[in-house]
Amino acid sequence: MNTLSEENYLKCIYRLWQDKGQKISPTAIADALGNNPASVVDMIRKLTDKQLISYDKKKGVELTAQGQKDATMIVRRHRLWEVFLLEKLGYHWDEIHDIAEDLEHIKDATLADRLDKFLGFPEYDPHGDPIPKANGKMAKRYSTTLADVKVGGSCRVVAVRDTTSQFLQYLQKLSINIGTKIQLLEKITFDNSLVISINGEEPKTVSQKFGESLLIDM
Amino acid sequence: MNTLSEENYLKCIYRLWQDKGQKISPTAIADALGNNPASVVDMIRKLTDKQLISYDKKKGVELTAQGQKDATMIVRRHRLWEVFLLEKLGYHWDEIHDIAEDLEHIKDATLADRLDKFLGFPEYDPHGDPIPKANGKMAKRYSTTLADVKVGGSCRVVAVRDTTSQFLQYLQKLSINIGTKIQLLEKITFDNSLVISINGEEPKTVSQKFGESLLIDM
DNA sequence: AAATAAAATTAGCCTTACCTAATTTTATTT
DNA sequence: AAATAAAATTAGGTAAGGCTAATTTTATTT
Repeated sequence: MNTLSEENYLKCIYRLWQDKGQKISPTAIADALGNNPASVVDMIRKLTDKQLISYDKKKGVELTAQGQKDATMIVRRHRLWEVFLLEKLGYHWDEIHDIAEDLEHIKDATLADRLDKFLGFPEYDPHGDPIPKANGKMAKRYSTTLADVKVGGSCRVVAVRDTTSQFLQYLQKLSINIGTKIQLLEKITFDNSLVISINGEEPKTVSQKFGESLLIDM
Repeated sequence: MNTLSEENYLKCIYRLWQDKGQKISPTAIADALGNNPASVVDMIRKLTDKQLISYDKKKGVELTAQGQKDATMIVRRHRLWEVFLLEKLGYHWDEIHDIAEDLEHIKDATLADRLDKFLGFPEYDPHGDPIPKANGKMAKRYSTTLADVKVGGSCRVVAVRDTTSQFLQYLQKLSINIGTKIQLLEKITFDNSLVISINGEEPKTVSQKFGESLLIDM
């Protein structure tokens, strides 16, 4: 079993690895965690001894198979708790991360699976990040937004990046849900506003901010 | 804000104080926590400095007003999480304590209150202990069970001490719920079985174990 | 290539929250 | 009251996980 600190390092390395696919250096980890590089070097030794990561000056830090498994389960717990906090306790989108940061470290053989079931096996967390399943697999991570679609192109809504009630109510009003098809008719160069057609209906104009908040599949 | 360890001491002192109303000595705390008395002395100094407890060789350890407040909120969180684990995640009665032991330390200004609301403001936890309200007040703690009732006496069910599905289903079958009136007609001296009348209906016989699992108000 | 800058590492320290062993204080017997 | 037992306390130590400062290694300029 890993300590709280070890888990935070694993999660951090996992995130850095996902974000860039780049070489992960001690300094990068130090920056990400707000820790001193000297502390990071200590922990790299510890996690290497535990066979959760491997470290090579040229390749940087990499998660081993076990490290990846452990990190994935931390992420699973984090994202499930985020769904819980938002959907069941009525927290706002920007309040849930820090609390989930604590909740994710609670270890019990069946807790994550029970929570998963209780929440109805959600595929994505409130930020649109996929939730790893019990077996470690997870849905595709969507990073393209409506703002990335080319004029004339069409796409399908897969997740939201903003889950404020303001935004969600706005979506409701526009009849946009997960799965809704949207066509980009025009992009106003002045302020990057988007003229879109929702499910083939008459054109509507939305802001750039709006476009960047809708994760889509082309 | 208190550390995890400080919280565990506060909770422990609170429990010892409630259990006996006796003088709480360093050794008593050491025994309860499974720690060395020397460690306890250290922590007593620390908590005294933080004005959460007072310590006097004659009177023993006592919680200050603030210490009581803090301890009560830890207990509140613990018991609310127990209800959640049992009612929402389907855990069994004897699995929830240890998990709640971790969950109780998660601090967020509104988490306990939101959880409380989500659970429907329960008065008692699955062990029949009252859950402190946000203002620190809590319902009466019932410690007498059906097995304590004298022959000829009657009582009202207020909580269950055993929340296994076996027991709960048995209660269902007997039409016993919170509030149900029970009259003790006879006590079989051989094995302490109880002959009872539920809501004035025809007599039924239940075991001593059964009687000890029903918390009642005379 | 040499000089300089940046990154990595080592050495040594700090705090928290434990511990053991030794000592002092307080209670309980005889 | 003296002897003994128990409880409380002190002194010093440990492991985890941070830190700073100094040093070494690696990269980047000039």
